[in-house]
This record gives sequence, structure tokens and C-alpha cells, in this order.
Amino acid sequence: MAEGTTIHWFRKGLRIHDNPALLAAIEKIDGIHYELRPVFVLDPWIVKKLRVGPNRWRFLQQALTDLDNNLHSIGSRLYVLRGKPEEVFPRVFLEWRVRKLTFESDTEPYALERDASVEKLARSAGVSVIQKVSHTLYNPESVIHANLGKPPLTYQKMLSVLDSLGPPVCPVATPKDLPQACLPSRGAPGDNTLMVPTLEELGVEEDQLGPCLFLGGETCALQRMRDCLKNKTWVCKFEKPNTSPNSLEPSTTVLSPYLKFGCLSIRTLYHQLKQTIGNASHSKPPVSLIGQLMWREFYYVVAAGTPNFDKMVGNPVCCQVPWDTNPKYLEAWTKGQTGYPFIDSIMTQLRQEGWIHHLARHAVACFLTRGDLWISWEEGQKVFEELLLDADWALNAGNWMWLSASAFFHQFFRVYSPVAFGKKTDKFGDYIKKYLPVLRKMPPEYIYEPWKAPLSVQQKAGCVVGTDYPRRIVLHEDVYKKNIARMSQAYKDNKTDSGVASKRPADKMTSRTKTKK
DNA sequence: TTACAGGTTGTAGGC
DNA sequence: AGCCTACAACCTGTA
Repeated sequence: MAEGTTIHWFRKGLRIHDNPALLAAIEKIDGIHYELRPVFVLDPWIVKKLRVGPNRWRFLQQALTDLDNNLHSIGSRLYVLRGKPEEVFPRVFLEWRVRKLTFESDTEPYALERDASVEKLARSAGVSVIQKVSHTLYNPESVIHANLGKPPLTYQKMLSVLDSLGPPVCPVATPKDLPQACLPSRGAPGDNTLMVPTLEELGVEEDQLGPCLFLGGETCALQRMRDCLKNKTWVCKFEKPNTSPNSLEPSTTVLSPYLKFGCLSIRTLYHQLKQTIGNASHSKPPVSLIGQLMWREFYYVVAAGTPNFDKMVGNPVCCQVPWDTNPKYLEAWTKGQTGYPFIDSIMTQLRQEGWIHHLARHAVACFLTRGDLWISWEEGQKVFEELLLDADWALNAGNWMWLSASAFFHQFFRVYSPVAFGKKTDKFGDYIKKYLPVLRKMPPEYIYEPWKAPLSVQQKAGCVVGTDYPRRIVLHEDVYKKNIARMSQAYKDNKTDSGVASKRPADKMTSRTKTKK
């Protein structure tokens, strides 16, 4: 029997289907198979520091459990190591006589740093390292390179660059039964060691959790994808702007949490969508389902090529806006107590269930930033990062900049109404009633604007504004006009570069992307 | 240099 | 229901 092991390090990419780095771990070295040790590293110290709410911890815990099961089905298992990767790996490199380390490339800044350190440690321990790109349809570096060293800053430009690169590569095969030599050996850690953590170990208490509507893991991801693809007409006709932000059941796929953790391969989804559509007439990007995947790709590419992408200051694509610091408004927004039922119901759904419709995100994001409260998008980003099951670094930052008209989107005079927008798709306010039971008996004509109901009506509904439900914290009809003017001024100031941090000229961007490896 | 078209997903009001 | 306009007017990419 061969001496030594190979490690596949799971971080994102929590799946065995379309996992090229996992396949690379199974491949022979110099004609010999080595024992496979699939690993997930849990850093107990960082667990407490991360902005991860209870619902997402649960999702991750479920995803790891499912991954362990799927690895068992091919004769292996998941080993969950505890500690900092930079400390844990050097130890197991020796203990396990590791020959090869494989993992999926990750473009987030903290991950780049972490992976560079681990790679260095691996090399000095004589461990060869293989990285594979499979979290995105294209390698973001290649897209940037094809666009002459800078990330494309418009969606259409992005599409044309991707077009020049050809179609995305096909998914790779799911490993079936592993070769005998790859299976756990007698010297492998025991069955009851290095187990998937419990929720308790992750510091999650039962009473912090909302209902579990989306079970984490590859198995559910693939099932959900299949269910979505069953309805070919729906897939072909899908247009995002025409889906409802406030239906009682999700009007979109809710595959995002699975894509975030890589329980579902983006490439598998892409090719399955293409296959489902076939030759039928169909909607097109940017509004189609394929178009949604391309938005994800867009933000990944820009994020990979932009320093300080999750901040305003020092971010060359971000408009510098003098946002207010207003803890009271921020708290009201975060807790769903703005006094606008549409906004508050969305924030309640977010906290309880961990997923809200994309357009619902628009409504609350616009409200927090340029529309009403004039609070920095970075504050909203933090709240979403904690509460969303699908919280994804690049997409979260990118979309917050979009909604706050700080980047990518510039028509800041288009402001969502916290009253009118929701009415278009939910005239009677059923969604509001679901998430804000206090408004259950409010007549439909007042449910979006309970402050307009006569006191007798409020009393009869058991919901008196100021007592049972908050007064609205701002008057939208007044404040949005002032904010448009402020936004206009901010744009002017950015153009003349007065007073605020550096802006954008194209030459700066070129040098910036060159600093990235 | 300047002009113009287009930009996933605004609102209110009119026909 | 769906389409039109006014509102005030942004940006980027292209010619």
C-alpha cells in the first residue's frame, strides 16, 4: 500500500458533483493512488468573529452533514479539523504524510491571503498544491485580462467580453466509487473523530433559529434545481423584473444560498438551463435566468479586480457620498420598525427566514440609502451579510453599490416608493399580514399606510399607530426629494474631485489591476 | 470633442 | 391592462 495521503480542502464548493479540485485529489501521483482525506477547517476563533447569523450557521451545518453523507456514498468521509488553517495544515501535513493538497480557487480578499499562506506552508512541507476554478463560469482573472487588464464596468460590456472567451467550460463528472487506495486506511482518524460540528459547537441556540425553509446541502440543491427546470415554459419565459418581491411563496428559484456555498455548481446550473431551453424561444439576458447567472459573474469579476470593493473609501468604482451616521434610523431599519409596513415586513422575512426576493432587497436597500434614510450602503451590507443565507461577498457589495447609486447604476432620481412599489404585486397586503401579524386586521386600503387610517379604524383593527405599530420614522414624500438633490450634489463633487477620496480615471484602474497577481 | 443611445427591476397620472 | 408622458437628468460606451 502506498504511503501518504492527498487532502482536498472544502471551503466553498461543498459538493462532489462538478468538483475539478476533488477529482484532482483522486488522480494518481507518479502512477500511484494515495489515500483521500477530504477536509473542512473550522476556526473556532473566527466562528465568533464572523458576521454569520444563526440561520446561515444552520445552513452550513446541514451542507457539511450532507457533504459527509455524499462522501460516504463514494467510500470516503469528511474530516472537520478545528483551528486556523495556517496552524492546522502544517501539523496534518506531517501527521498524515500529505503529498498533495487540492482546493477550489476563491477570489475574496481574505481567502486570497489565507490560501497564499497555506500554499506557502504546503510547499515548504513538500506538498504539491492544485487549485481549480469552479466557483464561477469563467476565471475572473481571464475576463479581466481579456478586457485589457481592467474589469468591465457595465453588464453589456461584460457580456461582450465573455462572448469573446467562448462558452463556459462543461461540468466535470461526479466521482463514483473511489479506487481502493483512495479509501480510508487503517491509519485514518477514527469514525467518531473530526466530525461535522453540531449547532451547539457553532454557538447557535435553538431559539435563535427561524423556520427551516431551505435545507442546506448538495442533495437539496440538485433537487431544487431539477424542480425549477421541470417547468420548461417558466424557465423560457422568466423575466426577473416581472417576478414578485412579495408573493407568499418565492417567485424565483432560491438557488442562491446553494450557489453561495457551492452546494450547487454554477456550471452545472448553466448547462442544465441551456439544455432545458434547447431550441425553444426564450427570454434573454439581462432579465432571463441565464442572465441572472451572468449578473453573478459580473460582480465576481469586478470584485476580483477592484481594491476595497466592500467599502466606499478607497474603492475606485464607488461614488463618494457624504452619508449620515444615524444609529436610531439604522436600528429601526434593521429591526423592521421604520413604520412603513412594506419595508418592515421585508426586514422581518429576512431575519426570520434568511431569504428575500431580489426586488425586496431593492426596496429596503434604496430606503436605507439614497431613498429615505441616507445611511451608508456599508451598514446595509453588514446587516445583509449577517442575515442572508445567500450572503455572498462580491454580490452583496456590488448590489449595495448598485442600489445606492454608488456604482453601476446612476439614475438616482428613480426612487422606490415604500408604499407604491409593493402594491403592484400585492394589492391587499397579504405579504405584510404574514410577517407583521399586528397589521392583520388593518383594511387593505390602509395596510401600506396605516398612519392614514382614521383612529377608529386603527382601534377596530387592534393596531394603533404609535402604540401597537411604530410611527413612520421619516416622511418619504418629503425626504426623497431632498435626497435626490443631495445625490446630485455628491455626483458633482465626485466629478470635480473636491474634498473626497480619489475617483476613477481609467489610467488609475489599469495600474490597480496590475498590482493584483 | 461632442453628440447620442442605452441602461435588468421608479412613480404618478393620463388615455 | 398596457402603453404613453413628465418628472429631472445620472452615467458609460461608441461613433
